[in-house]
Amino acid sequence: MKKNIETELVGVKEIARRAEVAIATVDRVLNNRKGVSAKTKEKILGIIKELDYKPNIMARRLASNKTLKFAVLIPKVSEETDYWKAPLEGVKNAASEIKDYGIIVDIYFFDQNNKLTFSTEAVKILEKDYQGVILAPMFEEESISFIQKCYIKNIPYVFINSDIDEQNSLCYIGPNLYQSGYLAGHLISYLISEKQKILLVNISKEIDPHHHLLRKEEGFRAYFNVNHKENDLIKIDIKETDYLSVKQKIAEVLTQTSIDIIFVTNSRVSSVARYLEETGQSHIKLIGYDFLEENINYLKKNVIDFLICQKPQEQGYKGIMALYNFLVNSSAVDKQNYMPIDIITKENYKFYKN
Amino acid sequence: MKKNIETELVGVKEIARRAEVAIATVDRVLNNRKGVSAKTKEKILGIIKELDYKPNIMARRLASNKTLKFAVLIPKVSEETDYWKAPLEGVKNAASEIKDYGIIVDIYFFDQNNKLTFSTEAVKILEKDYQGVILAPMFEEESISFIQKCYIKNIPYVFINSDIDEQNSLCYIGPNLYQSGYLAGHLISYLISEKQKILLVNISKEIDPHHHLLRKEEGFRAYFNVNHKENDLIKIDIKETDYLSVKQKIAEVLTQTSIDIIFVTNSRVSSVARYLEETGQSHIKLIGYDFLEENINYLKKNVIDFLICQKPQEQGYKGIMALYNFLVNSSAVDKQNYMPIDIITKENYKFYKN
DNA sequence: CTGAAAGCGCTTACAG
DNA sequence: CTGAAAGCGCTTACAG
Repeated sequence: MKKNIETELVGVKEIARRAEVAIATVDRVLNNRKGVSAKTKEKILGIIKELDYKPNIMARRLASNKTLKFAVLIPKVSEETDYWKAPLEGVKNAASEIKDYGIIVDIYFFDQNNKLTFSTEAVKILEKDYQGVILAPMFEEESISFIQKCYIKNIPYVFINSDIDEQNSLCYIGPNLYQSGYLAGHLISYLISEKQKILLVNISKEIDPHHHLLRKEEGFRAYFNVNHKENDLIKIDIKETDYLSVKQKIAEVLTQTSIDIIFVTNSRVSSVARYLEETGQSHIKLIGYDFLEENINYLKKNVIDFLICQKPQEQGYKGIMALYNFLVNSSAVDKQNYMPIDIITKENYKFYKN
Repeated sequence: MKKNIETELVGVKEIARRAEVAIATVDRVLNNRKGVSAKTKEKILGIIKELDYKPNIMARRLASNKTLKFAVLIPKVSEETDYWKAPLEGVKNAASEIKDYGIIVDIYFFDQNNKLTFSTEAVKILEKDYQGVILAPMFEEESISFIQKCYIKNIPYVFINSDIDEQNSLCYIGPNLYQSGYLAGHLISYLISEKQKILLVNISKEIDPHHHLLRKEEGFRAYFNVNHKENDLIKIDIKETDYLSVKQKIAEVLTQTSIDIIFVTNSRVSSVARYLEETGQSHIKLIGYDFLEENINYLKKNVIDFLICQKPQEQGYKGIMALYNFLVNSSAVDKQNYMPIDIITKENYKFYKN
């Protein structure tokens, strides 16, 4: 029971003393609650400003003793790619960091090959009582339907990994997909000469007209338009994501046309790499996405030339933290938080932090 | 005065009740203080384990009400380069993040062109009462003298930006300098052909035999040895760091020998870039270090081809956090924390986070 | 070796 | 609209 000797230290007590009111009244002003006369409020506000008082966060949290619950809705790690391991990791790290501050994080998984599972999980979330939601809004229609319900219930939501504009989300944390595609275009322009042919490949079961992969494609195409590059560009969508289907589709194109470079718009580049390696065509240049073990292996073997990575773990981490800062610290949150566009090669992958 | 309804929630009170002792005794066991009989201690430990009790960090900090002071000793931003702005920024960010937890961070600056200033500041730090120190041990002899005194006083110290082995530091946070030079070697091998000539340049007033720049040089040379590259390598140390001196020294070499690529081992690459630009020799390839405005400008203009960056801001941030985690959370700290080796080009600098 | 009680700086019912 | 007091989950002297 050491007493606070530094009496000049400012707290609610000191403010109350100076304002000649009770501590509770100071607290009301501090937390912007009503039930304080304008006059008293003004007086207290003045003293707060004068003393440059900053509340003690720990004391506040300890006393308020309340618990916030966040729900996370992201794809489960699929058979074709374990990309989503990383955001999940980030979410877990953030969760354990703020656990002591009374935040509980529940994670819900959907199957990115099945829109229905998204909606099913969304319903589960709505049934419970969450104060905040983080989601990967992979399916536009289903996502909008979900977040509109959140909006009505006044629950803030954060988009990660891909964005939907104009949907009143608290913020977006993830790549600038268009720019990411644009950069891929630029990289590729280094690797090929004027007349060489490019094959662009989207591999995803669900590719509706709003699918986020298409934004990378737009950026990619834009690069060639803006810079007046005349390379032939062939594009295919592969909606069956198992290896055999990918193999078959790619083989089809490659037998018909001579392709010099392939750009795969997501982490499933390893399927294409596998095909190229198996058929001894690894002279065809290959660019794709994401720091996954399989991809790195093909990078090491020179089958994949570049991988573009966008800090998936950080996306999960920052998603939770954005909600936390907004809800608990009521601090301002950046509406857009774009990840860096990292270029991974055989040379620097060892030091990369995903 | 809401009461805790979830009585199953575990706290010291509950542990004390079960162990039939006072809360103070539980606290003694929890904090490993003496004055508890072996028998009681064992009993309490058993209950703690059984209940999987985790102390509430906020309550602990609030109650203990103590303040820790950290000292940071880093170079001041110099005229030749503002590299050190970034670590400073990181230190400040970390400091403001943990200010509420009773951590005070004082920053001391030395002149990296003057060893004496290092020692002077070190003395100032030792005179005060710090619980932890973060330093850039740029001058080996002076640094060792300083940290030995810290060691005696039982003050933990963290090295950032460059390391000194076997000095009982709490940890090192910064680049793997050798690997960083090695990577530069690899990059350069892409840019030149067999017989072309390389100029390696160290620009620093103080280059004693232990200077950290020399480790980059070692790594760089190692790349060429290991890979049996036979390129000629000329090396110069420039100890006068103003532009005119750099210009003169470089000019001297370039008039005598035909050089194809220049590798500058630190952020002062912009001086060389300026010279190359002014003399219309920007066809000579140039590689250097650090994401500084001046460097980026030369990158944009194709005078600099690559910049290697190693998250200087993060170094400062993590330095503080390492001390904090060790001292406050008594959590384990990684002995070595190597930064990624980022390759910055004209194409991706816009999205880089320093 | 052990315990009762005050205190850290806030918030929360409750009474007026 | 305002205040007195208990409480959040710990730690800290102090008394025994």
